[in-house]
Amino acid sequence: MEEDTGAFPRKEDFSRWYNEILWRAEIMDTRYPVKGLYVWYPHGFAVRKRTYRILQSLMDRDHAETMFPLLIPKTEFMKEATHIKGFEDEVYWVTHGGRNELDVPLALRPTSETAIYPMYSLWIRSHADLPLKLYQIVNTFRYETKHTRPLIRLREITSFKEAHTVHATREEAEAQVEAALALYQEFYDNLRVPVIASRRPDWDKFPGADYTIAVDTIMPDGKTLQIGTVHMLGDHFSRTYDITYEDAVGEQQYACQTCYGISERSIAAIISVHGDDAGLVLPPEVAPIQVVIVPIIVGKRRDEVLSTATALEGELRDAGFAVLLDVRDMRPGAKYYHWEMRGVPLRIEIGPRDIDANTVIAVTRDGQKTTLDRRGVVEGVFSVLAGFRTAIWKKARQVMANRITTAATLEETALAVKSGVVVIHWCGSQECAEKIETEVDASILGTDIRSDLITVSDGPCVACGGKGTSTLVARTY
RNA sequence: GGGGCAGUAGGGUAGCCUGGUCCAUCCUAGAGCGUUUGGGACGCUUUGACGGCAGUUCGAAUCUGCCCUGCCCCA
Repeated sequence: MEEDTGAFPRKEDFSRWYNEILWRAEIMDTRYPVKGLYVWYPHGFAVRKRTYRILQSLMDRDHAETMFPLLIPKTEFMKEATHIKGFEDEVYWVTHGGRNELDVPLALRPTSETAIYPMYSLWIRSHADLPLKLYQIVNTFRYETKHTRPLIRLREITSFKEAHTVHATREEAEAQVEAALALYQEFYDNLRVPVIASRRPDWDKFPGADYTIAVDTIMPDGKTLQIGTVHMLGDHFSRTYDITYEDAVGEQQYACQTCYGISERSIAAIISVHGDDAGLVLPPEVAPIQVVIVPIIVGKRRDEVLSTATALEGELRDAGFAVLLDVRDMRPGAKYYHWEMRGVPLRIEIGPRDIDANTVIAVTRDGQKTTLDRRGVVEGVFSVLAGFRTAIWKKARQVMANRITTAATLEETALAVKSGVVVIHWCGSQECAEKIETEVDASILGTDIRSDLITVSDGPCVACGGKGTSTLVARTY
């Protein structure tokens, strides 16, 4: 399980770096013998746990958590025509119970609309039942035929947080879409992962939605990763699944719905955005170990160093930090490399020289070295970690800003899209979109861009010269 | 969707073309003992693999077929 030495690919070689870091930093084991399914190592799962705890605490403000079944009867699944079209090629079917063929095949949920909405139909009777805002964190299954990738393109999504809301009016549902976007923005702010939100073009929206707004981040190879989606469902599903309520004057009305989701791609984003040539870099909020103490044991002062280090460990633990005292019989340098690979935000070194001076050495994962006074060590650690949070946030935003460019012609776009996201003007027609996508070898991400790194404007469409508006173009995962 | 390449101890490789000389070898890792410890320590002992199934053959890591898994290129 440990493979610390030997050549570690540079982050510029992103594909190899990504695969290697999952293994070396003990995030996921990709050797499970089924394509597209992977195993969380305990360390990776601990990162997931902390990340999702943040997500849950945001959701819990005004959503209730719930849990629906994994299996969906074919009869329910097939009700909404557009929705089925979007998913029919990637659904796993359970067709047998033991040796008997089932009368009604059961779908492994690719997403849960068709599991949840028949129940919503039973639950919602009156306007007093609305709004209804539920979410669940579950695994979902998609029979992916394209190249699968751990955390990014999976056949089993292990950590799908999906929210499903029901409202009396369209205005309320639209407000919920905005609230969901704000929630996702806050979530990624917490993870220090910069994102750009945009409205997906019609052909790329969620099957069965009126419109989809997605948040993307930019990966180290310049491709974008969609790490959150918010869908306005209108009344498509409420008409199909008969989700109606009695309004204030006694009339039956179809409800208006939204749904929105985040998956373990959020973990892929943390890893990819912050990681470096030495391995993982974790924001303190999600780091399973926030502080590692490495005792510098020198011959005859061994016991003295260990007892001081143990006292320090207790002090920091009492202050609420996730601390580990590394007493393994290894050279200190080997321990540094070990914990750097695993992304521990802060390392504290303590040896005879520090004991004599009544100090400790604190080194953040980005290499900032500070000498802390032994007596004020808790305050010192708080302050150093706060500085580290700010530093990785600034760095991540700078990296993203450097990968966003604007272009006025197809030629410029084709060139710029190789290194990141390009902001162009597009008239909105599908014909021009196809021309753009073919000629620049990238996809239209969306319009109605929301990002403090991008200024939107109107201008001539890069394809036809007609009236256009700011649009994102990028190579995507 | 189409095409190509690959799979050898926990990880990385050689061997394959030309079947036997290979209980394979090296780096790394795991276990044990001892000496060490301010940026990847050293010595000794030891553990451990030819992706799966079928076939060809006296004999298969090596040849053939299918399957599984991974990687790359094209649409």
